Amino acid sequence: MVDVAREAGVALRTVSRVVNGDATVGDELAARIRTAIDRLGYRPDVRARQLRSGRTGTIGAAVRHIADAHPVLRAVDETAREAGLTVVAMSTEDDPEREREAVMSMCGRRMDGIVIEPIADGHQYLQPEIDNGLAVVAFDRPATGVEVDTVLSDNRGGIRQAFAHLAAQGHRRIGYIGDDERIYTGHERAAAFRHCLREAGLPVEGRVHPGPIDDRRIGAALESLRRGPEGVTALVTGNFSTTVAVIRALGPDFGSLALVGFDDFGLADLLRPGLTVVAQGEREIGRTAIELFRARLAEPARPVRTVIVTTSLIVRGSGEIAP
Amino acid sequence: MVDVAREAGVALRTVSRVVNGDATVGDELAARIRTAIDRLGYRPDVRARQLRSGRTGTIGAAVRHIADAHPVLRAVDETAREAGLTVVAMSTEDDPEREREAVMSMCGRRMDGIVIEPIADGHQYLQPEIDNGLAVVAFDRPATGVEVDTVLSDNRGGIRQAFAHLAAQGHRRIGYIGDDERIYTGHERAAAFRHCLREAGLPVEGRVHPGPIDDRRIGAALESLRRGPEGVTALVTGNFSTTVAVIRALGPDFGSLALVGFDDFGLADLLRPGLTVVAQGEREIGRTAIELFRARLAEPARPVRTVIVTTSLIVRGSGEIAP
DNA sequence: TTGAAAGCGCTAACAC
DNA sequence: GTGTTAGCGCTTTCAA
Repeated sequence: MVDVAREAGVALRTVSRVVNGDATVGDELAARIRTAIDRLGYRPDVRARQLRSGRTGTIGAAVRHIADAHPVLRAVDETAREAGLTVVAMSTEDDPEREREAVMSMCGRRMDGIVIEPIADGHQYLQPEIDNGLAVVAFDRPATGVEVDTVLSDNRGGIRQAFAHLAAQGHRRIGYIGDDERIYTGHERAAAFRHCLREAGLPVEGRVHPGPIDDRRIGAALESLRRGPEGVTALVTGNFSTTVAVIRALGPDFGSLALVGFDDFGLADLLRPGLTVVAQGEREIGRTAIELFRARLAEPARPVRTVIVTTSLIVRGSGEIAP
Repeated sequence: MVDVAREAGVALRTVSRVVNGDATVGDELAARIRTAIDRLGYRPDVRARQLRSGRTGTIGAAVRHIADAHPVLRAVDETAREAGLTVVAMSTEDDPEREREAVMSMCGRRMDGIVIEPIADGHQYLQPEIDNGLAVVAFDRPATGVEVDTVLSDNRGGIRQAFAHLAAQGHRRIGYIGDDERIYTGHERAAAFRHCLREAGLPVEGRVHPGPIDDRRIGAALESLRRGPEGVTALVTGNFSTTVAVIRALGPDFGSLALVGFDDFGLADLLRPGLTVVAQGEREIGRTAIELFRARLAEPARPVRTVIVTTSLIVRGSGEIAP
């Protein structure tokens, strides 16, 4: 920048004005400065600018995998962009330590705030940063140990939709396989399913199989659900990975029992039969996250809010197989 | 940092030493400083540090969509991480303007370099940055108008594999539907397919359908390929999106002609029949990109290299249907 | 082993 | 309209 100023024969501040589009610079000077900028290949240093001016206009997104399909992240990115914010994403790989690293790295870059898909069990470490003015929005799962704005899916409602859909077709022996109950969504969904069974006056025993996402574990759960004369005629799977593992385990039997999966995905309609799913409102979740974020930035002291986004049932065939 | 120094009753430089793990600080002082850091919730400002010290240890990745599944990005992230580099990803949305914005933003952050999946037609704008010491590695498609290290798939070899596989089973009427030829990979693959036809002494006319990824366009191409007594018995699709569009257009006819798709994907084995594909070596591409990157950083003047990564055929059923 | 001063590239605040 | 000065938070250089 000094070089540009010298080249154009003006003061530093004037170059700064031109770079920032300040109108109060004479046309002739401005042109001369722009020429100098081009000739020298000058590029303003964002870091120095931020250092001096305070705000960064940047929001960090700490998500499971930046390299996986992530509709919420997509909506976050788009919405933030429309609001003139830059989104920088980092992976947590579902590892509490990496989550912390990512968040700390974002704090070190003095981002205006972060949007986080929490993993770790205690997020107390966020408290000092929040006190320091960091805006934090959690989505998909709540953060623990701190109070932050949160966007969640209606997990219980979604399970209810799936169950009611199958029950309405006359299924009475319905099973559930899903994620580990130590994970928030895994717990919510398994608990909601148990609740549905009880409410319908059906036995719970042996019908609900939460646990780690592992082909062997899921194969065994499926086996146990289908075995014997009381074997299930319908199945609800608790998330995308479980759904895929179950379809794989079913092999040619896919289509012989009714199946509704939690989470929609791009190729669900190409399966035979097409997969009936409970879809989360991912775009809405992302949009809401950015809304809460901006509201917090505008008014740091406002009370913390939690928004629940509804799910919807998408009928494609696999859930409409008779008992 | 000033506050920490005051709190601990030492000079600024001493705090800096502790923060950076410099051993030349007395144990007692170091402990006192660490206490002060914790009490004040002090977090070093990465930007200020970089501003003063030069190197950033950060690499920018400009890819199509950060929110889509992207195996190359995943490999880039992992490999860079192992090398102690931080990866920050931004979306280009396949839009030349956004590509430029992303790259400029990365330059403004003074990243050590960028890994880019080029879209724009002219990348001349990168030249001044490269002259300035920016390390650039292109992957998937070559950059135009500048000489940079590049990692590409063996597009022609991949098409050859698909064609040979189908021909070996006795198919003689084989068609191709793929991406627009204005896109590098679209051109390479369509050209390679034409070459295969000619080499086998088969007619080219009407058998090769490159064009935009659009359900109507692809449906029409498929229709025209299958029509009449000379309708094709086998098909090669030029990339993931085309493959999906073709399977959708085929509907219940999927499985009635042989199909080999370019690009593997997670659920290819769940289709009926399973989808036979030409898989790109995406992990290898990502790893190689970071290798080239580090080599360039270490020796800025080294000659530019282009690495071609081979593809492999994965047999799952759809490509093994008799003529 | 520790400290003081200078300065990375930029903008805010105030002169002129 | 334009220039001057100070300082963002840190590390580097050099002196003690």
